[in-house]
Amino acid sequence: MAGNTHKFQAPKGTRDFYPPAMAVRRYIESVWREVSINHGFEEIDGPTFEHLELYTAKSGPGIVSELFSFRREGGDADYALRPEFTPTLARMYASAAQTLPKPVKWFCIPNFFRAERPQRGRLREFFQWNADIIGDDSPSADAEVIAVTVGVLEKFGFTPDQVKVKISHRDVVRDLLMHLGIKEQDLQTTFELIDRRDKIPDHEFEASLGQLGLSIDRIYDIKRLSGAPFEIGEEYQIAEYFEGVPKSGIESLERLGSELRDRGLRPWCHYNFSIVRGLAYYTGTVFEVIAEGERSVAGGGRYDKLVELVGGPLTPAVGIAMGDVVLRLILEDRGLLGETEEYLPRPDVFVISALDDDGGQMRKLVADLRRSGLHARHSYRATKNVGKLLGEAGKVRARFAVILGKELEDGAVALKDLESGDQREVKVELLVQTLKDALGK
RNA sequence: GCGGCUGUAGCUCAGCUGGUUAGAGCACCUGGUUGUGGUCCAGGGGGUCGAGGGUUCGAGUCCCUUCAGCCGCCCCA
Repeated sequence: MAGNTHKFQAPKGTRDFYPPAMAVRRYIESVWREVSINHGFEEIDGPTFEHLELYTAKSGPGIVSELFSFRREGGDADYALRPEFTPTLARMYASAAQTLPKPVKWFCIPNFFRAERPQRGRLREFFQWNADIIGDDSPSADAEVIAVTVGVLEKFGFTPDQVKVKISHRDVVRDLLMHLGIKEQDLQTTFELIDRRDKIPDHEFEASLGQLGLSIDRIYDIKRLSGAPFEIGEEYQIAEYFEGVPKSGIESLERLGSELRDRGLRPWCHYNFSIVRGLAYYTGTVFEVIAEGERSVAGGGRYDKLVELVGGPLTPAVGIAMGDVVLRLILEDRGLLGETEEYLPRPDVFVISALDDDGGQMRKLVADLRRSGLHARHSYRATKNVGKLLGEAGKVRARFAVILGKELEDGAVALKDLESGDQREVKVELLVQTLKDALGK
């Protein structure tokens, strides 16, 4: 055993999940799943790898260097481990579009792979919750996706002062920028500039805008636009501030704002036009979940062209994705994760034999308990020391202990409540029912 | 792809300017003998000091390479 321990290491950027870590992972997944289902989403999944072209079709050839791609020995098809779910989702929807109701609300919790250098909040394999509504182009669908996201955040125990949903809208930003004098061919550059606003010095930001031919006043307007957030429900302020801007974008924001207010989401949300994520394919509303000092926890938006891009009918869609890596960091930082052991399943009953030879009774009893649906364990240690065995029962956080001893001659066992310490004798044939009653099962 | 820091038992670390068979706490296992718990006592297993090479009489301790981790840059679907 010694010596070969270091022969193989887990690949860079991957994680091993030992029981406590796995229990935490299941907890996170259970929150995602439960809230998704409560909001009317149905769970799906797709293949772990797809044809490489599915990803290059959406993101361009540059994406390949970020993918784990491969070709079979002797084969001629290129594949890639999935780096995200949306292409698979679009493909799945496109190939079944005729038979699917509108809209469909789907969620999934797959693992993804990206060939990037690991750093804080980023690994090469991670888990990510996705929730999408396909076939509904109304602001209501956008709001519903934001609602399920906030539902997840609340379920994890976050409060609106800890995490925020930043909302933007491509059309609004485009209209505002063009209204402020940005030429259409400079839009992309300006988007990227706004996206990098926090990373570059103020004078550099201003200088770059100046190079696009903007006056000092207009540069100030754009700084205002990409700076402080706007409240939900105060869209008129935006319209007033940028007087003369086309109405259509603002109106769609107003409808979204109204939908968010109806759902009681206002404390969690605000407009922030510095969010410019996913320019490549987002078409309307875009949003990000942000916690102070961390990279974004979740992001999403409307992508009305994607299903068509993979060969389906023109179909509106909106979705969100939340990865587990940044989420864990924030949960830990906010003290919302307990000790990992607390997430391990607690045994209902721990069976102890104090007899030198119980004639197989302990094994039979454990088997009966398990057959009746209870989580039953016993020790693998040789000792008959009841104290030590009870210690083990306590360590695995069992709720009850059953002790086989001399009372077995009368067909009874000792049943001890490990939390209260109360103990009583119970006839063996009544044990299962007694335990079930006590456990409320 | 680029840069900085780090790498000693399962975990957290100690090991002074290179010098006898590499340590502690926690965890784990066994026992404290004939039935009551996370305490206590005693004992035990486990490390070729990330790996490879070099300098040296001698390296965990110095140098090079490599792998991995952390933190940034690029990128971020």
